[in-house]
Amino acid sequence: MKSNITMRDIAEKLGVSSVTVSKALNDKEGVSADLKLKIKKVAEEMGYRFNTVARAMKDGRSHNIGIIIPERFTGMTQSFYLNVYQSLSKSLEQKGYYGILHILSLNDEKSLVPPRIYLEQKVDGLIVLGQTNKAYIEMIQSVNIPVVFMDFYDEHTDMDSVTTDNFYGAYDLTNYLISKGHKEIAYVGNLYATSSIQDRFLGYYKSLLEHGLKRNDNYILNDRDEEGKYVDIELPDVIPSAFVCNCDQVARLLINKLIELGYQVPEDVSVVGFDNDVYATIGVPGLTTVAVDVEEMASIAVRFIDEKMKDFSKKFGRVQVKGRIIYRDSVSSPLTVSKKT
Amino acid sequence: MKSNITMRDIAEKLGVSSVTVSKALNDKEGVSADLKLKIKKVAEEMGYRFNTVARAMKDGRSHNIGIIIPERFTGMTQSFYLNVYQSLSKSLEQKGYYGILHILSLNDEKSLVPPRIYLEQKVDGLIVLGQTNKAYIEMIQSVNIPVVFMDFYDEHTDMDSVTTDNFYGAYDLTNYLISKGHKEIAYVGNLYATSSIQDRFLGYYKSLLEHGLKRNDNYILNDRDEEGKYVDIELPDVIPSAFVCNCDQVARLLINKLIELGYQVPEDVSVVGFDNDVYATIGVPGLTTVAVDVEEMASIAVRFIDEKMKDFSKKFGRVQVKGRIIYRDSVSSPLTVSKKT
DNA sequence: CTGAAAGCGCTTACAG
DNA sequence: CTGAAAGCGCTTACAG
Repeated sequence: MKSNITMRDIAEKLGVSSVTVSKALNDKEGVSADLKLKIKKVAEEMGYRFNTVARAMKDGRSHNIGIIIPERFTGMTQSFYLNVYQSLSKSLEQKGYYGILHILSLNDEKSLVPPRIYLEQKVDGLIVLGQTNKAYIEMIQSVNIPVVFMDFYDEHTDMDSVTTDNFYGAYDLTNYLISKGHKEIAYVGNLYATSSIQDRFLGYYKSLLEHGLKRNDNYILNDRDEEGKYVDIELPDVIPSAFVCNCDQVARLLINKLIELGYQVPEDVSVVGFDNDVYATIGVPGLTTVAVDVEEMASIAVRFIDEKMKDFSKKFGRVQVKGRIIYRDSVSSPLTVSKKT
Repeated sequence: MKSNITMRDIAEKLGVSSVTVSKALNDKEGVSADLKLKIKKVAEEMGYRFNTVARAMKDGRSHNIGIIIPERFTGMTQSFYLNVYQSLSKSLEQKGYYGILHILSLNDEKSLVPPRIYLEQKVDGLIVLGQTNKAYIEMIQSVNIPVVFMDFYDEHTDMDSVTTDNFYGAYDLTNYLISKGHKEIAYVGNLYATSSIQDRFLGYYKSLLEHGLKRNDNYILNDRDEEGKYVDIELPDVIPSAFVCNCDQVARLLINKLIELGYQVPEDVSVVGFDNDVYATIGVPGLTTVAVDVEEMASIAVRFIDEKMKDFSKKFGRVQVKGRIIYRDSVSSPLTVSKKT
C-alpha cells in the first residue's frame, strides 16, 4: 500500500509552501490564478486525495451523522426504515455529510447506553429513526450535539421531529371511503402501540365526526400486542363495509382473512392501508393506500441537522410531511343490499 | 455546545501528563494501577469522550468502511441488499469499524467515477455489494485500500468475493423436487442477467444430469430483460410439473400467473424460489425456497476486510456461503395422470 | 500574492 | 512508573 500523497508533497514538488497548496485546492483567496491552476494540475497528476480526517481534526467536525434505528424495527419484513435510511444517506451526501448506521439493541435502549458513535465523538449529530422509550429519548436529548427524531414524536415538547402526516393521511383516506358511500367503517390497529397508529386513528375519527357518522367501539380492531407482534384480528359480528388499516401489511393480512371467510374484496368489503410498501402491490387486489414521501422527510431531517449544527439552539419542533393517496383496486362502493350471510 | 473535555484537561486536573492519561485510558503499560484507576474515575466524572478523529489522524486509519451499493439494486421492492447492509453494519461495529453507505449512481458507474468516500480518504476499505460493470470493478480493484465484493463475482480471478452458494442451493432444491417424483422441471430466469441467475441455473442443470433427466430448451424461461426489468413469463405449450425460479419474487409472479390460468399450486404444479425474502411468505402458498445466510456472509466479508487491512496483499478468492432449504407449501408430488387440459 | 508559526487531540518512541 | 518532544495533515491568523 503506497503511502499517501499530502499537500506538502505537492508543495515540495512545486517549490511552494503547503499553505499555498491548501488555498489553491480549496479555492480560497490569496493565490494567483496561474499558480492555483498549476497546483491543481500537479495534485491531479500525483493522485492527491484530500484527507478529511486532518480537516476534521482541525475544525472539530467529523461530518458524520449517526442514524440510530431501534433493533425492533429492523426485522426481515420491515424494510421501511431501511428505505428511509437510504434516502437519508443520499441527502446527507448532497450536503457533504456521511451517514453511519447504528442499530440500537433492546438492551442498550433499556439500560440507556448512549451509542458508541457518540461516546467516541465519531459523529457531529444524530438522527433517531423510529420510536424508543421515553427515558432513552431524554438521554439522547441531553447530548451536546444536534438530534433530530424521525417518524415519531411524543410529549417532549422540545424535540425536533419529522414525521409523515399520519393524521391527515388517514383523514383523507377515510373521507375518500365516505365519498364512495361507505357508512360503516372500522379501524384496525392497536391504539396504544405507536404514535403513528394513534394519529392515523384520530384522522379516521375526525373524518367520521365531520360526516356525522357515529363511532362504534366494536369497529376498533386490535392487530398487535404491546411488543408489536401481530395477533389474529378478531372481526366484529357485523362486518362493516370498509376497513381503514393502520398499515399495508395489516391490510394484506386482513384481506387474506376476509377472503378465507368467503368475502370478496372489494366487491363485498373495501380495505385501505397506509405506507405504500411491498404489501400494497403484492397480492390481489392492489391496495389503495397512502404513499409516504420518504425523500422529502429525509431531506428535511438533514436540513434540520445541518442548521442545528450552525446554531445549536435552533428549534424546529414537530414537522409533518404530507403523503398522497395511491388509488388501486381494494375499494369500491358498498353493496346496498344486506351483506351478512 | 460546551467544548469537549480532552485528555489534557484530565491531566491538568490530576497534575499528571497527558501521556499518562492516554496510557491509563487505553489500558497500556507504564501507569501504576492506582493512578490508572484514579484517571479513569476522573475521566468518567468529567464526561470525557474519546476523540476518534485524533486517533485516526495519528495512525492514518479512519476505521470507516465504505459499502457501495449500485443504485439499481435499491428500489422499493429490493430490500435484500439493505438487509445485507444492516448485517454488515453490525459485524463492522463488533470489530470497531463503522460502515458508510454509498449508493453508486448509474452515471458514476458508467463514467468510472471513484466514490467520494474513497477520494476524500474517508474510508479504510470498501465492500462492493451488488454487481457493477466490468470496467468499474477494474477501477475499484486498482484502489490502494482493501476491497471485498459481495453477492457476485466475475472472471477477474484476483477478486475477493463472498457470495451465497447459488449453485449448490439450486442443485439441492432441484434434487428435492426430483426426490418428490418430478421429471419435467423448468428453470425460470434470464441466464445472461446476473452471475447468480447463471449459477443457480447450472446447479439446477447438474441435478438434472445426475438424475439422467434430459434438459429441454423449452423449459428455460425468460423472466427479465437486460436492464433487469421483469417481463411477462411465456409458458411453454406443455406445462412441466415443477418450476425452479431464480428468486422468490419471480416465483410469486409465476404462481399468480399459473393460478390465473386455472392451475393449482402445488396440486397441479410445484414451484420453488430462492432467497427466502418477503415474497416467500406473502401470498398463498408459502414458497419452498433457499434461505441465504446473510449474517454469515456479512461476518466473512468484514473479516476479510479486517485481515486485508493488516496485510494488503492477502487474498481470499471466491468464498461461498451455503444457504438452507426452507420447506413450505409450494411443492407436492406430481399428478400421475396427464395434467394438460 | 506568498509563507512561517501554531495548533487541533492524540500516540509513539525515547529519556529519566 | 512518569513525562517532554515530535508528529499525523491540514487550516487559521498573521506577517511580509
